[in-house]
Amino acid sequence: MADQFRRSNPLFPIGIVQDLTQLTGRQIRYYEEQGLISPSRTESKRRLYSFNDVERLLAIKDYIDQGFNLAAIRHMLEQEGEKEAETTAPTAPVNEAPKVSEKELHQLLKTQLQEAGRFNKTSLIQGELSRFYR
DNA sequence: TTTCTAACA
DNA sequence: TGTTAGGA
Repeated sequence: MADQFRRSNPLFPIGIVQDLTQLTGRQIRYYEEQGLISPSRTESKRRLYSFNDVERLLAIKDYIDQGFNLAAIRHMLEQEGEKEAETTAPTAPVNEAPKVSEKELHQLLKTQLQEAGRFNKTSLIQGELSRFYR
């Protein structure tokens, strides 16, 4: 339950997502227009993406490389979304949480997001990010 | 400085 | 998709 919350918690702005996914802001926004993703927004209308959103975008990028059009990809993604809301299917391999608490994760990301802005934007984050994917 | 929407070369 | 205008 805590894991799901962590992965769907809106944490990063589009700039970070661009680095994480290697997609342009234009593409990311366009995919949203086409209904492939639904990031949340801040009160000032800025998009905030979660780990799930990022993985989704990476999947989308993959499908596109394989030659699928956006409509087709949307349908495939819709199926994954069928088991909507908390319905973590009993067959779904729920990734077990790393050795960091919710609070630590948030703190870690917050710190990185800030420092990343002053150094090597990508390497830092991507390196740490690998700890959350297994 | 970063992100947003809308629109067009 | 890229890019830019114009604003928040």
